Amino acid sequence: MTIKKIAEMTGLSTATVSHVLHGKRKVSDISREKVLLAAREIDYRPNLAAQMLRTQKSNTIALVFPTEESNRNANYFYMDVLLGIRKKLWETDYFVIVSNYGASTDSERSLRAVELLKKQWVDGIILVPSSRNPNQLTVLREIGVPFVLLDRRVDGSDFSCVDSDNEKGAYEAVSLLARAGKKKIGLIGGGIRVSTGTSRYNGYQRAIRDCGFDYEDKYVILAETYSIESGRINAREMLNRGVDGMFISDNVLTMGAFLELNSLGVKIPADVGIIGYDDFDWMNMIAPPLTTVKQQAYQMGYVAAEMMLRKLKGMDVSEKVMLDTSIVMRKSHG
Amino acid sequence: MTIKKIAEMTGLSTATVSHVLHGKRKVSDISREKVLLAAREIDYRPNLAAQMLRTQKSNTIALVFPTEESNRNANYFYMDVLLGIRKKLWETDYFVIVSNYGASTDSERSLRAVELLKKQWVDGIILVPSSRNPNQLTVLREIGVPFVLLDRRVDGSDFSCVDSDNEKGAYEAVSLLARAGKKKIGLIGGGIRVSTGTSRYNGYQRAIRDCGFDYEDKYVILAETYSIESGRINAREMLNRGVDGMFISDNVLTMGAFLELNSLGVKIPADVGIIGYDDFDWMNMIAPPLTTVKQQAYQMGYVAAEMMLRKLKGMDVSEKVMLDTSIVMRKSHG
DNA sequence: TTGTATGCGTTATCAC
DNA sequence: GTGATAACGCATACAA
Repeated sequence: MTIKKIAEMTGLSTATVSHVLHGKRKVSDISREKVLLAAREIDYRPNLAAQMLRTQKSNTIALVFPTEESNRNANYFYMDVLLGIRKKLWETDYFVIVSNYGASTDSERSLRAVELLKKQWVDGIILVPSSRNPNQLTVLREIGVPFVLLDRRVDGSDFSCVDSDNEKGAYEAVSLLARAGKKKIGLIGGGIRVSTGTSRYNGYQRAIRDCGFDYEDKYVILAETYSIESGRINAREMLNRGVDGMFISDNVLTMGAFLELNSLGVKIPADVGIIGYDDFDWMNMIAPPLTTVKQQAYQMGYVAAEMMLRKLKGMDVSEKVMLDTSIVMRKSHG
Repeated sequence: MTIKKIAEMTGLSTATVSHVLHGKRKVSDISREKVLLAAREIDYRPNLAAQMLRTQKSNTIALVFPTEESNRNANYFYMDVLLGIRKKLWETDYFVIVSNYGASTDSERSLRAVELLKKQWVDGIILVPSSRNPNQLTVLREIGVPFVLLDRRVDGSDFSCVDSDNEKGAYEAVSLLARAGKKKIGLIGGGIRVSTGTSRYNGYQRAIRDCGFDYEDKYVILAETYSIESGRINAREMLNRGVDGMFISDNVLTMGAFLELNSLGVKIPADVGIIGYDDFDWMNMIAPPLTTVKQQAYQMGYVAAEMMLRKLKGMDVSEKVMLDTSIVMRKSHG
């Protein structure tokens, strides 16, 4: 089972065997043959622990992301991300270990999750940070492994990062609502403690102005909690403030809003046009089918894995990749 | 950073230090104090690689599951499972690594995914097997690590296993359709190469008889592929065969069927009652809201992790746990 | 082109 | 109660 065993079988040294298997030095064809044969015969598999101990690499990267009890849908987003990572890693001999932390904006918990990985254990961490707050950076840097930030940016960070063009997504959503004839377009957004919230908010504002409207605070609600109930409450409030269009930049809030509008008898999109965020198959099935801003979750994972692999190869570059968003044109906007 | 360093600092031997940290032999209070203090001071973290090499355990378990391009929804199911596993593991110092394989019923791929884990690396594997075929068992047994089968059973297997009471789920769904007055209830089911397909099929048959109907082959379609398109085709066919109720035991097929029925102008549930499988929030939003059989995905992961941990503690028992299913009563059944 | 020998950080077996 | 020290399996610097 070990390299030593192969050395015995072939009469060669462990050094030669090792070099045939992974090393870089020249080995005669005859020796190589012998080693390979023996290896096959005993179904040799390198002992990862020994390799790790020797090389100080684990061939493992971690994905750390937030989860929220009240929002299963958000978790599903990360499944697409995870599969994108796996897709890329499939070409390599890297593994991915998964860790999650509670409440999506609780930085203490996110750091605790990362702490656990600190046992000089993973080679790199793909992290969905809990906030834009740059304080966490110093802690992360201390960990000593490469980081790639995913989905959310951190202010003034020089960490590599992949995210979506949320600003554009929001901009296009609002513009589309305007083009559909909506005049009073509200935003039900996520908290601005995370960059996605801020970007979408910015996109909203820019679009409002570019469409010739005046920006008004009263048409903006930035939600504290992400749940169906919160979506319902905010939608009702928004309605009271007189909107005829809503861009809801979070999919669980969208569900709540949709439910509320329906139970209030508000016609979508005739009375109020709505555009949500993220793309799920079920959105085709509701009446009316939901127009949304789509992010490339799978691709995001894939790219993050690529960046990480590059870092692990020793390229110490800080890359920022922003993936495109697009509108999935269905029927709810007008 | 190492135990040796602590030994130097305290003037004790590495043996004593090690025993303070993890061992079981008696150490004087004074020594213990010293070691603990020093450990804190240098922020000591055990080197997992070294521990692994020495103890032959990695403190890591793997989740291996199938993914299908055409069915993102099915993947989301495994996210719930994964979070259940994580929940349990959070109490321990185990990690979970994730691996997926293509086409859900391709056993060659599933074995290849497992192969990769074989590098005497993970302590245990939670596997969603690709089929009921017991042939794979011999291969799995050779791997030499504990297995827990999840969601799907393998014929004649003595591996531990957690799954859902699919038979009951199907039985109740069909019974509910009958109680709602449906007389010709069809089944659009998954392939019977996996145990879930078989169980749901069995539940369907039993319910049909118990409700006083004659079982007829023409009311049963067992799908080969899982996709929206396949769901559409099968629903249309089922309609041609004259059913007034459908139990569709897979959620992507349900989506297809729902879409098809809608575009054909068939009224749900008046013309045809339908009941689907699995529970997603979006099902509340469609018109009519979809009645389904709900599985406890999260719980399934949690229990699987518990069983695995028990095995890893040395309890060599084979457990079969079947989690309850329940009907989520909404509006589509009648 | 090949072999020898060392050490990665632990745990565990001795001996004291 | 405690301390040497030998593995665990591998990669590699140093010799030859």
